[in-house]
Amino acid sequence: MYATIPTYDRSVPAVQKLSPTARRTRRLIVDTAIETLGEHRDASLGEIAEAAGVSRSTLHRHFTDRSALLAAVDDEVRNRFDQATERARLGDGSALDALDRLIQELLQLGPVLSLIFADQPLVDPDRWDDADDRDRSMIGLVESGQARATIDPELSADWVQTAFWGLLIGAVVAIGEGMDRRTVSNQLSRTLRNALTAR
Amino acid sequence: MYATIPTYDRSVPAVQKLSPTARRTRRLIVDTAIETLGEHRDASLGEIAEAAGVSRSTLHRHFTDRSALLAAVDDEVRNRFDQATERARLGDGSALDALDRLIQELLQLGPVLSLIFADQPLVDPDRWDDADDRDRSMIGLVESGQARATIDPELSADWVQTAFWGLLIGAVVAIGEGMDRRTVSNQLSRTLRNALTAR
DNA sequence: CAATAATGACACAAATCTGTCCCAAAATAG
DNA sequence: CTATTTTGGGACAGATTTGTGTCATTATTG
Repeated sequence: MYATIPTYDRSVPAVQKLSPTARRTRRLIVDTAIETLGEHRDASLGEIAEAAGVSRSTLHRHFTDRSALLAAVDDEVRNRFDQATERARLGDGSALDALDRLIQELLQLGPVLSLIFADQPLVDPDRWDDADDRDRSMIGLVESGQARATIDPELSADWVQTAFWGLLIGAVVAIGEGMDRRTVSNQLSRTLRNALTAR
Repeated sequence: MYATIPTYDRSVPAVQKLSPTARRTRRLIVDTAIETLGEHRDASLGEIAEAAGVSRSTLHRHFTDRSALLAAVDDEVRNRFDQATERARLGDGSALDALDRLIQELLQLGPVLSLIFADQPLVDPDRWDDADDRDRSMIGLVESGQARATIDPELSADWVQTAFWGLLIGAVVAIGEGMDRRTVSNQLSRTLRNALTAR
């Protein structure tokens, strides 16, 4: 006996208790929302539903509110982002290599990036509850690189983060505009290394 | 005898024929629109009018359409952008120095930048009629730098443009978030030079 | 197959944003 | 000061989006 979705009900049950079908639909909607909102962040719920090949009723059944959908999107983005970060194993090897791996992993996140790495992000890692930890670990990474004289000591850790993120957003847009992903990835890698290397 | 604004009239007269008062108001609205839209691009006309300290009626009198306002914004942005580019004297000295000067000039454009250098720009230089010239001259600049071995020849001219623009957007956001403009300017300068220098 | 769950197709009201219009008050210019 | 120009404050209709609800149809599953 699953928790039932179809009746109109303001209290949506926890994902774990949903039937496989319901979970599948839910997932479909969130994924589509990520794509659609990535293209233009003011997409209406109708557009998202249509893009997902689902009626607006169904969308509203799974997400009572626009904000509920956005929260789910935030969650999903956060998961993917965290997994990518983990795969990059920031603790291994030199700081530059670590940053390089991080870029590679992030670049593969596709539409998710447009939501995070935008000038006015729809999903802002800075507002996640562990934002401070995240910041600190990034800054620590940069500082350790500087201590070992692999990263230019003239650059502030804050700025390195900014530059990292700026180059990434550029890369994302370039790919979105049709540049070859592999090429972009290589050039980005090289540019980042050039930009940050101490000499 | 000036061309009169107040009566509702779909054909707005040329700016040159407006009374000083009308011209002043018009300018105020456009400037405020640039600021407001820079903060969030989906600001309503009501918000813009309010931010300008002007009634919505007045705004509509000067700009029949939202699109008319946007067109005026586009125009103004383009002017400021072109003037900044001109001040940078891209023809003088080494390509790297030229790019550096360009960055300095652009950084001073403030809110205008948020409109141009966004992931989904409200005002897109690529859609201006001389976009091709602009592109070519930028690419030419980079290529000449590469020919003289001051710019890393491994980087494609397209990518250099992307990186330039990515770093700039990062800098703009950083400033918007409260980082000191001068500091950002310096770090950006250094980063760009590091990123592009041939070695 | 039969029961339960999920969806699609509509309908509806509330909210917001736009564009249009009018008129009285305020500002400006001659 | 007087005539002209410009503005503010409404009112109004149309469009769009959103949240809510119902009901018949289709899927799923035991």
